[in-house]
Amino acid sequence: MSKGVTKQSVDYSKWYTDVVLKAELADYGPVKGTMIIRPYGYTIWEKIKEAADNMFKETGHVNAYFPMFIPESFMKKEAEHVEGFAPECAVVTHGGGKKLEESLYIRPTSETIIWSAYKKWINSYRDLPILINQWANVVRWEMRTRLFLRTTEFLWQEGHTAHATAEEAEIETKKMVEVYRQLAEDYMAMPVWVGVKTDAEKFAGAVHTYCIEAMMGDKKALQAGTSHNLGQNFAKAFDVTFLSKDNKQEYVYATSWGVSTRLVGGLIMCHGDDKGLVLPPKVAPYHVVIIPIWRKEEDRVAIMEKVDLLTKEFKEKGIRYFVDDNPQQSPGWKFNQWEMKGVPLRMEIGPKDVEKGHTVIVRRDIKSKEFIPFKESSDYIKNLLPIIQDGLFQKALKFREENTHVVENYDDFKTALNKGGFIKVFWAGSGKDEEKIQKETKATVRCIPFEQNDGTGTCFYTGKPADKIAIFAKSY
RNA sequence: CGGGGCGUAGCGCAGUCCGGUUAGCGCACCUGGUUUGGGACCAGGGGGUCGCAGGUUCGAAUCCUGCCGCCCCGACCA
Repeated sequence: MSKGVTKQSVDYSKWYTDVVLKAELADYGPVKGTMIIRPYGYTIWEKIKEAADNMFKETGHVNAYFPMFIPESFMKKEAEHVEGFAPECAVVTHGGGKKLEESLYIRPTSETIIWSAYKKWINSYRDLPILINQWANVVRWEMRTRLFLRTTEFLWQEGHTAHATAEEAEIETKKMVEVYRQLAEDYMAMPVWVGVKTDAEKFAGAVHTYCIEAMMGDKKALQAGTSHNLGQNFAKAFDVTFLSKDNKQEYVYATSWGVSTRLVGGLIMCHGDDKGLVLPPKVAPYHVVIIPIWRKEEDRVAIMEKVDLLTKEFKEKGIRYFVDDNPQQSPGWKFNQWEMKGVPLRMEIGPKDVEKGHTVIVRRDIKSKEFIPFKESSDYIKNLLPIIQDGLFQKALKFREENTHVVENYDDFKTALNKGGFIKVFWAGSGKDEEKIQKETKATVRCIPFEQNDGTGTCFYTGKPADKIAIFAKSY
């Protein structure tokens, strides 16, 4: 097996796969398109999940769990829904050794089953709002899969809320896309554009789709999370009504929002480099890996004594650590291995360090090496983690800005697109214009950002007056 | 579903074009010893239905036919 990962510049896609496999984030499952999430990768997902879950709860949501089997009749109730999902569904036809009377769909998403429950639970405006989130696995028989980015089965959360008014649903939709922004930027150090999808790109059946869009290391865009204002469309489809204060039957207003294990893929491609993964401290399984180095047994004893003192402090200070004292591997091997796994900090302690009363602390992000007195080491690390976290965010932001091109006409647009990256333009085109642009250039409108500070101008494509800027890019 | 690539030890590969002793190599693994500050070394060792099925042949990893699987690139999607 080759030692490192393929260089990004040689083959970005190979680099990505190498990182996932060699950093032991995931492995291929036995069924095409499936993925085994290994402990190291799963821990990253758990960190992301934990942060998201806390924010959901802070914003008034509760978790619940709905079954993964959906009766075929449910799927057929809502024509548009079936059309969208039926072809990519896995269907269970047998159970207990017998053919089932009714086939069971494995959920590709849970709208049908959740809204069938909501129909039972909602009678009056007093039953609203319902603010439920579910952490679950879903299955979509995708044609083309990629580890974390698009797998046949994946883990996600899906929020499904029900409201009495359109205003309330809109507030909820915006609130949740803001939660996603925070998750991406504050925890994953991944800068995102927050905005609204064009009609061409929005979720089928949604009134609006809000999203967060991030730039990956190859300058392509990744849709990292979506929040849909479903208006009354879903309530009408599933016939969910409530009696309002003034005694009128009204359809419920709905929202749904989700992020998935795709975020782990985004994390890899946002920060990774030619040595492998680079993890922001907040989502890293370990903040620091301690590598003791010794020649003689007496050195080992003295070193491990120091290590024990340090790890005790780490525990008290909430620093996540791993002591790699495996005698089978050389320090050099471990250095490379942990760099590939993206641990933010490495601490070396050898005989020379014990003698001099310091530790060696090496940063993964900027490759700096510092000698820090023992007594200051844990505080030093504690203080350094937020600096690394912020540094990664700033670096990613700078990368995005450097690769965002502002253009005023279609020729410049095409030229800029060849360089890769995001393209910021005034936009007043139609869905058809968008389609034409996509056919010709493979670029799509990633979003119309909420943040609009550029006044008015002329649409780069149609030449019409425009009061909105849009972000175009090629995307995953 | 279209295009490309690949299936040989746990992993990565060579051998296949042009059939011929016992199917090799690197890493990993096991034993013993020396080692450990940027992917250690020496010695010994274990591990193979060559993707599956059929055919051609005295003889098939190698040639022929069929099938299966996986990866990558496109159209669809989180």
